[in-house]
Parts: sequence; C-alpha cells; structure tokens
Amino acid sequence: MAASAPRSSREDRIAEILQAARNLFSDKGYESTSMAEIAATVGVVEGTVYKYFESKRELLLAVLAHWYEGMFGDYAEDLRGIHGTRARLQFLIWRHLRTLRDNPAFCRLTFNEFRVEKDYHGSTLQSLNRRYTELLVQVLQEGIDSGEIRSGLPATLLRDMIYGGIEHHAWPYLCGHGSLDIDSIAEQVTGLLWQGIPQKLSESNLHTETQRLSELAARLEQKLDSSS
Amino acid sequence: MAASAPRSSREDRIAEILQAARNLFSDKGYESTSMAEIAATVGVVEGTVYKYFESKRELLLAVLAHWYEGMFGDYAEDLRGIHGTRARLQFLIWRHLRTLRDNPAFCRLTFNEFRVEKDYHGSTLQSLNRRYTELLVQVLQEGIDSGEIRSGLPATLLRDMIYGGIEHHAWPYLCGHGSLDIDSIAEQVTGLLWQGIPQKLSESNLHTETQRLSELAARLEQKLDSSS
DNA sequence: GCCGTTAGTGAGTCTAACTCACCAACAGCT
DNA sequence: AGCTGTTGGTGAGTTAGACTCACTAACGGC
Repeated sequence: MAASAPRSSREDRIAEILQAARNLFSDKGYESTSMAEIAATVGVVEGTVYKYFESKRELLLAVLAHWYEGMFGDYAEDLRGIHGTRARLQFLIWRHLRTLRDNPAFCRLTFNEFRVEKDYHGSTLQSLNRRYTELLVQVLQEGIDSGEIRSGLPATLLRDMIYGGIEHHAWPYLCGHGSLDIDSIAEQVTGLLWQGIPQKLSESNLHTETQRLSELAARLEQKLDSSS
Repeated sequence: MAASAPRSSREDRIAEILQAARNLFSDKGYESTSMAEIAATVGVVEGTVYKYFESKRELLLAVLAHWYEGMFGDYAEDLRGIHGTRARLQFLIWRHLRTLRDNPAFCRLTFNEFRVEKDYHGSTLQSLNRRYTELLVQVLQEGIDSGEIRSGLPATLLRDMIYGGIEHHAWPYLCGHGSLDIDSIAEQVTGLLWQGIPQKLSESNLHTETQRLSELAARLEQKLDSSS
C-alpha cells in the first residue's frame, strides 16, 4: 500500500482543496474539471475530497464564497476619501473593472456559474453578491436623497444597468479576447450615467436651432392656413 | 420486435426533436434534461436522436438557433414607422423586454447557455446574436451620425449597457420571481440614457426641450412632405 | 501500550452521453 | 410482383465521471 500522504489538519486540507479547485475551475471551467483531477492535484484520492465537500457543486460554491470573502477588502475604507456621488460612482465602477481585469479567468467562472444555480435566489451566494453590490446601491441612494440623482430612477435599476452593462462589455476580454482599458471604460460609463447620451447643444447651436424651428413653425402655419 | 414508429420524413423528425428538446430544456434546464428523455418524448429511442444531432450540445445550439430564426420577425418593419433616435431606442428596448416577458423560461435558457460555450467567439450563435443586436447598433450609429448622440460614446458600449443591464434586471423575473413591468422599465431605461441620472437644472431643461422640439419638427416635416 | 477518533483509501455503483452493428420500411427500378 | 439500395430506427453496448462505502492506518489522550 502506497504510503498515504502525511496527514494534514482539517483546515490545511480544506485550504489545499479549495486552492486546487479554484485553479482548475478557472483554467478549464467547471464542467471540464473532474473531481479525480482535483484530488490528484492535492495528492489524495477522490473519496478524500468527499470527506470535506459533499458534492462538486458545493465545492464550487465554497470556492466562490472564499473568493468573495477575500475580495471585500477595503472598499468602504477607500470610499471614505472620495466625495460627491459622481466621483464615488466612478470609483466603484473603476474598482469593479479592475477586479475583472486582474482576475479574468476567475471572474468568468463566477459569472458563468453564479446564475446557473437553481437555488440562487436565497442562497449564500446571493447574500455575498448582495453585500458586494450594496456599496454601490448605498452611494446611489445617497445621491437620490441628496437630490443629485433625480427621483423616478430606482437604485436597483441603476445597479443592474451598471453591473450588467459592464459584465456584458467585459465578456470578450474575460474569454481571452482583446484587452480592457479600465480607465477609459469607467470614464465613459460614468459619463453616460451622468450626462446621458445626447449631444448638448452649444450656446450658438441653440440659437441656430431655435431659428430653424421658428422658420419651420412659420411654414407650418402657412400650410395650415392654405389648406383650411 | 415492437413495431417501430411510423417513419417520419427527415424534416418532420427534426422538427419534432427540436420541439421536444426546446420544451424540456426550458422547463428543467439543459443539464437536468437527458437525451433519453427527449427521445422518449418524441417516441423514439436514444440512438435515433443521434442520427440527427451529433451531440447534446449541438442539439441545444440548434434549438437556440431555431428560436432566433423565428424571432427576428418584423423588427425592421416596425422600426420604419418610428422616427427619432430616442423613440426608436425606446421601441427596441421595449420590444426586447416584451420578448423576455413572454418567454421567460426560454430566455433564461438562452442567457444561461449562450456564454458557456467555449467556442462562442466566432460561432453560429454569435453571428445570430450579432444580427439581433445589429438593429440597435444601427439606430445608435445613426444617432451618432446625425449628432443626436454625442461622440465619445462607442455604440458597442451603449449596446452592452442596454442589453446587459436589461438582462441583469430581468433575471429574477426569468427565474420565476416577481413580475416585469415592461412599459415602466423601457421608459426608465430610455430616460436614463437620454437624460442621464442627474436632476436637471433649468438651463439644461432648455436644451432638452429644444431637442424635443427638434424631433417634433422632424416628424411634422415628414408628415407634411408625404401628404403634399 | 491500548483505544477511540478521524484522515485516507480504493473498489465499487450509477447515471447519462455517446457508439455501433444490425434490422426494417420505403422508393425506384426492372 | 420481386429485387435492391437508401435511410430511419433499434437496443445492447462502452465510457466517463460523480458519488458511496466498508475498511485501514495514523494520531492523540489515557
């Protein structure tokens, strides 16, 4: 009988398995990674992994949860030095983009597997995600309360537009295509939210346009007169 | 030997299989549906399905592609009667939301499995999706060309914010939680894009109002031209 | 040195995708 | 009608991988 691996403590083993699973899931995707492979990477046999995690799915959830824990970091701390809703918004957007840029494989895994969960609604994962997006929602809500954001725009809609939009936009990069210019994107997204998409008319354009409208109105009046 | 099912033509069988697969995938998800189940629903044996589709994955792709084909419909036709970038944008957003509202299970499947594809980049699916989003991109590009949309906002970013944002926002509904007030959401999203999120000052209300008048003028001019 | 606990093992089972050699219904031809 | 090539259909396989379980062996406390 091959000498069994020197026995690790429960915590160490769990950490080893999480680490191996994280790497493999990130590299090859969840479906394409087998439990046997994870076990082999750690240097144990398949059954051992099941001593610590009930199922492959649970292992995945643990990996994702573990990552979330480590990621919260000092968002709130950083935010304290930034004032004004627009600047805070831009910072959170930029910070989110930076996370995506620095961990493409893992973020891809997260986005892929997050929603697949049948029981996502009400799961641990959802509460972790809620905690992550909460900061943004808070900033938005403060903006609404202070009047910087007009009423009639639910904070949750704004949140979804921001995170959903960024996720979509970054997807090719997360899949290994192209690059991600996070400064530029953060600027553009914030600009979109803050100014909307229309061209603002310059002072002189405003005059020209008004004149054009006056003339049009005159023509319309004439038409109406002649047709009646 | 049990009498084999009355032989259907190739086209009929394919249609039957696609239909059964579509229903099962939508109801129970891709992973939880077995090929044996699909075959049984059609009334044939597992091997028969493999006569028509090389793999389960290919069957899924065929289901999704088939759905896309049927969905393109008369978007372009409808769009012809709508003038002004803002109105066209709002229509496309509303139409997209309507599709989500009317086919929640299937759209959930689509969103789930779309991106999972390792080879999504460059796949048939991508080109179908591209074709679907193309109309929106065209409308945006026309807005940029006509000066209604300020430069510095790439059309692709706007596209991703719109589709990504809506996807995120509709997700709970697609999973069977809550409802989807598509009129209200379409209004809010368009409003967000058009005015941005800040409370307007009177100065910029002037701009907005002038722009609204410009659009009105454009519509009136067209009416006059066509009636004279 | 004994013993209970627990990490670790490896040979299973089971499910579901996928394969293949064979069968049978129909079409076209003589 | 009878022959035959084509093709839809069969069902008994194989294979891969998630998961189980009865058992072994290392360690800690006594």
